[in-house]
Amino acid sequence: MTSPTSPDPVGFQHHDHTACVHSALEEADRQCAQEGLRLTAVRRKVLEILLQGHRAMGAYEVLDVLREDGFGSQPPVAYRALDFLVAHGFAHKIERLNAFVACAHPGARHSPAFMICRLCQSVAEAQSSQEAGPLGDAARAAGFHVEQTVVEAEGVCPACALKEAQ
Amino acid sequence: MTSPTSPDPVGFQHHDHTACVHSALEEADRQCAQEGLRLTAVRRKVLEILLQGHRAMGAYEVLDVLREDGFGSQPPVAYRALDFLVAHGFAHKIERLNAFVACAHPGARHSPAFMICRLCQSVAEAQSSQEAGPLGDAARAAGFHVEQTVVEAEGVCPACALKEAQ
DNA sequence: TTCTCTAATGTGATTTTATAACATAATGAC
DNA sequence: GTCATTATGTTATAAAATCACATTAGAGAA
Repeated sequence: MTSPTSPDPVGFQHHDHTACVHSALEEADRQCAQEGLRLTAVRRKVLEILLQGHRAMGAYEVLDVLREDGFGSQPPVAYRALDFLVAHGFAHKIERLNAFVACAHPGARHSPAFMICRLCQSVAEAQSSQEAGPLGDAARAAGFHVEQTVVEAEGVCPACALKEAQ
Repeated sequence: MTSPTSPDPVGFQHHDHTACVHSALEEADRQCAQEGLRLTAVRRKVLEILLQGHRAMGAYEVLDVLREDGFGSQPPVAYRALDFLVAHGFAHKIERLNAFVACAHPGARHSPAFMICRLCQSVAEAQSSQEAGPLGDAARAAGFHVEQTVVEAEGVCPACALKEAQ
């Protein structure tokens, strides 16, 4: 379902997308069963939409697909499912874009960091940490107790840098 | 102008606020003169509002004050001034809060990092770096060219942690 | 099973945040 | 002063997110 012009997604390398969607959903099923969470039809569908899209998608964009698929068509339907997915680490919100992406490292308890290409809008997820780096240092120095972090870099991905150079 | 219940702002320590507003405005005047930028009446006023507020303020909150002071009362007036201030480093946008703060380290070319207290809403600005830390490592590894960073930590500031402990 | 409680969904309305489009005014260069 | 550019003011609208409340589905107890 990736359109010809859509950006290289989530990571900056290609991979077997159909399989990745499928296995990510199964992984989510497993994890929810284990933790006593309910991956309901809407929630699973939203996760599937994000995995399929394989890029940062706005809540209303997700909602459009939900509507087509016969689910509720009002904003709260999308937002509630997205909130669930974010709360349990199956998806992340990209604050800079007011958009959501499926998590690229599900299962692992992690603080994600994102690289957002301003030319092709692709988003890559990397591992961050709440303690490391300048922010961790500053927090320790200030006596600030960090609970969550937003770490997002905007710039140019390798593929677009190549195109620009030509 | 800080109300009794307002959070300890920008840094987590107190200081001479009136003087700090005044000198920050003068510093901005100086810097704009030097760089050939126009710190017009609205822009200067918005910077003053942010400095006075000494906390993250929404664009519409800023607009309310502008209106009271006889400036234009429609959203673009506030957003354009805020955009100018952000573009030239006199203020920053806190993506997590959809809000704006006056820069605590004007003049210095810097990548700010913020600590946001979820209890008192205070925001402290620290210095970050585009190259250091996990994000810099990830960007180098991926061949991603970083232009701007959003680094924000949400948690509990020292003052609120103390109150909680009691 | 059936009841009951709770969690999840559906829907309409509204709030909050942000931008588009275009007219008018101020400023700096000449 | 003229002109081009930049900034401001205003109307309208778009985009993102939440509130409030009715309804339904699930999990567990009797």
